[in-house]
Amino acid sequence: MKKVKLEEIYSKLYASFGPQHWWPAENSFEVIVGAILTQNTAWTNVEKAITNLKKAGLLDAHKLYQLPQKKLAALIRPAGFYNIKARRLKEFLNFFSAHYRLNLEKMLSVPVSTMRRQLLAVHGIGAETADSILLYALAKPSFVVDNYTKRILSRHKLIQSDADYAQVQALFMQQLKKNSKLFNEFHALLVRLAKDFCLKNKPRCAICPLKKIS
DNA sequence: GACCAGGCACATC
DNA sequence: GATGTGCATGGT
Repeated sequence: MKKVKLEEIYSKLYASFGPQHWWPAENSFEVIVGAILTQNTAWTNVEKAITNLKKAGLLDAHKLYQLPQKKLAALIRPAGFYNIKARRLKEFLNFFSAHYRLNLEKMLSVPVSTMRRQLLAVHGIGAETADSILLYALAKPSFVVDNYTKRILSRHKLIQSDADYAQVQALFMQQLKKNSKLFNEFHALLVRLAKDFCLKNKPRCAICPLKKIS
């Protein structure tokens, strides 16, 4: 059997769904906040928390840096795990202040490998959150792997079902051109596919765009 | 009323 | 090193 190329999958998904316009946010800082809030959480709940922050006029690095953690926790309550996430946001803001003076522009000039290492050193930021920040807030070509991605690739026999994050990411990074626009769209399309087909107990694979692959 | 959602850190074996 | 558990709200 001919080995399926990720590029082929991308083409099929893009042809079916078109551009996904990720990340849904007004600016890069909002992406970072959303990336932490969405950890194991439905996006609809994250939106409620983001709206609370916006209404309070606090969706701003300097203001959140000043805001007491308990008040932050109350505002992000709809996102769930609010005490944990308030702490994680604070941990990021402390790092952001100490290393970059709360200035996103300063992050852009840092090499992606260095930036990734720094983000992973922040308590509460793991591989997926780090890559989401790199790709969607800083436009760096670091592929985001989530559970949807793993499930889809596993189902199509492109990875072992127990493959870890680094293995799956390596597959994308090696096969594809390191292009942030491509990585951005591809990951968003995989999420779209998972939500529209793979998670529904419906006809699913019969009309799934990837039907012929595998 | 279960079960799940765009994870992560930590305990325990 | 693998496996299990806490964190918590809101939608289906």
